[in-house]
Amino acid sequence: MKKATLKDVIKLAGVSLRTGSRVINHDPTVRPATREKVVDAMAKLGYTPDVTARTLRGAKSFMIGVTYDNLNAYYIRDLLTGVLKVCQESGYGLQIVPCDSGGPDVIQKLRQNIQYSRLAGLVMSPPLSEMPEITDALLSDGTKLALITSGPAEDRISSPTVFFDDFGGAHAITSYVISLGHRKIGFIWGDKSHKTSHGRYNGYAAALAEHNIALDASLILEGQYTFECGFEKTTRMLQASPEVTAIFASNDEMAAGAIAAARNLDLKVPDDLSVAGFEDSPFAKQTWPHLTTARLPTTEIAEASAKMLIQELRPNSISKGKTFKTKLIYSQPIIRDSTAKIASSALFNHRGRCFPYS
Amino acid sequence: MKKATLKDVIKLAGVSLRTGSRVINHDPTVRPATREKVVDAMAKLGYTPDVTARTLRGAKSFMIGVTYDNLNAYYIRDLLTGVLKVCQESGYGLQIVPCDSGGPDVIQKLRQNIQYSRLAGLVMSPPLSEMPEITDALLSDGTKLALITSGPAEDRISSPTVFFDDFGGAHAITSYVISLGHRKIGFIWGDKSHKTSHGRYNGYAAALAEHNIALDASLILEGQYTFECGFEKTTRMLQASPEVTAIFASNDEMAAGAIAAARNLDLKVPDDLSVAGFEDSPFAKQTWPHLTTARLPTTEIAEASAKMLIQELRPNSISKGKTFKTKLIYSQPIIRDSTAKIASSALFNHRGRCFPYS
DNA sequence: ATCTCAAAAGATAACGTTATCTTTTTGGTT
DNA sequence: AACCAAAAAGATAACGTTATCTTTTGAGAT
Repeated sequence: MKKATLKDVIKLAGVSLRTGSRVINHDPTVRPATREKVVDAMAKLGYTPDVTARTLRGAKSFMIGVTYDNLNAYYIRDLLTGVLKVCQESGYGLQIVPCDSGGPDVIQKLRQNIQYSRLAGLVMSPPLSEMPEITDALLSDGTKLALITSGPAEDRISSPTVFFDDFGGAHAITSYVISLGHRKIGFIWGDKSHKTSHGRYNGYAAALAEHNIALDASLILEGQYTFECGFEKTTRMLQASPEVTAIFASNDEMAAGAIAAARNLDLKVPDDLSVAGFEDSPFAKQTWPHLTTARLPTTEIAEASAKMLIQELRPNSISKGKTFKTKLIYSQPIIRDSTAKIASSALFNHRGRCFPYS
Repeated sequence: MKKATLKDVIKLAGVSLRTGSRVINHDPTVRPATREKVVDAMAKLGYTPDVTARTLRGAKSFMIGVTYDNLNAYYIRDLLTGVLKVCQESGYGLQIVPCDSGGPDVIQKLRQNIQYSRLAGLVMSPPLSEMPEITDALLSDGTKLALITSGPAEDRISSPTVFFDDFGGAHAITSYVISLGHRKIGFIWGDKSHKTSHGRYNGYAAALAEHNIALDASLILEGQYTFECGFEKTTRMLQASPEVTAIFASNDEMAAGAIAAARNLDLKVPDDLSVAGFEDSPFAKQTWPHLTTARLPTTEIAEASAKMLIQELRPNSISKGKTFKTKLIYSQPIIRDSTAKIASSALFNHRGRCFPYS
């Protein structure tokens, strides 16, 4: 059985091709009686409009893309889940646009992929969304973008954007750790090339400043968003600066590494060392004890972003005004068991490297 | 600047539309001199063929889909990475086809999505690839499939398939644990509705049988492929059957949970309890100690599968013979530090629940 | 030179929709 | 009943390719 086309439908319904098209596109100028005839015929024939033909002839396209260049598996999963959900609801297809943000010809390749598949728009997540040379190039081609990026909002908004609140989350978590009595709080940076990392660091630094705790360069280490890095940097910090009583790692995966490192040095979490992470990814519940962290609702962020993109694609969206929607998604602190009140002993004497054995 | 079309190219090159098309499609009947003229013109105009038009008119399509219905983030990431790589190499687009294998109208929804986007084919992973009612329905629509599924190969092969060797991997790991002197080896099932889980169980059971170790129902618990489940079932098993000296969990995530559970009961891994996982996912290196496991190269499997699919899509592929390619991907044991020789004490007296405190 | 036939290239319709423009219908006024 | 504007529906071309069929070209044989 060959696939039914609109021609088959209109023949059965006894209307013109144009009217059939109007029904597909929910044109309000079709009278209810006429619409019903067409809808019935469609149902009878099991008709599904052909997106290829619609795209070729029409000005619109029915497919959007997502790019990511991020190895965090949970992030990818949640990003896709959120975008996919919105796509399903609104009848768009979702294509994955491969991208290696560091590779040669990134822009050229992205362009080609978009043009080739006639993507209507693209949801871009960090770090791609934070590279103006890339976003500007795509925008100048007429590609609509929805960006996901670390806040706060900037002056120049080129596209609808979802900001997430690294600063606020890090500030809240750090403040909480301070409220537990900790003063020597280590910080492990994520990738410095990600904007995200700076927001988290700034939140940490701001909270310390508000409590008149001086920044201590020896308690601040650079790193990457990986378990191994969390493990390694924590080990180094505990050895070099045994006075630390708490560590704030830039994401949960690193925090999991930090817990493993502490245990490896026979320190108990949270009794001897409090550890906090960021993201509330599944990692947070796969450590023992579970992580105190700041929740970053990736799926929700992805959904909001995809919704904005599809909104922007509507022909009646007024993109003349050049003011784009933005949304700020807050990061909520989640208190679990990896943080605790500072041990009274730590208030008076510094724990030495061999403390647990003494 | 408007996008260049084939018409612009042929005007510049001074050839006919049809010849331009021949060049795009690598038709060998074009003379080198002619081809060069066209290729030059394409380069000069920055021409990219329009996949929408090619698909609409042509018999072929240039987009394939992947479905997954699996919450394992690492699996999704690696699956997409592998498929995407092959797509890039062969000029195909990759669309994500949402699917809820348990939901109502799965088949109907899949069909619609495929038809709507004119997907040339679909890479299906478990558990979808193991549901004949779904694969048969899609095949009967003429959709080409490439399946990824747990081996061994079955009699009825409906599509090109990549089998992965759950049985062999589980057998190898169990044999290794036995070789370390363990006899009381617990097994925690993954989702019984996944074929995968049965392969792993059978490998475990076969290895025990070969060494004349009787199956002990109290050491075999049903479960799910999650950290929480691994934690919970291990806790239960250690409490109910303190004589176990090793646990084989059906995947790494569960094994990570098992290690956490052991630690929670103050048992040392691997001294007091050996733990093995399956998959060699990043989890395996995020536990302390790192996991002994059986490697399942998901990216490689995905690549092989996507290659088969694209091969199958070639018009000259002889699908008349109805014999489809299959490939078996072996699972290699990876020995790390979560397993060790059985403690000599365990050989003579059973460890009691309170052993570590005694 | 001429012929022949395969190889190379061209002309044109078609894929299934939507955009543009035109015509018909509807229903409210005189 | 005639008129008119607005609403509804229709006719036809077009989107950018590939498929089918036809024509031209050219290399080797006569």
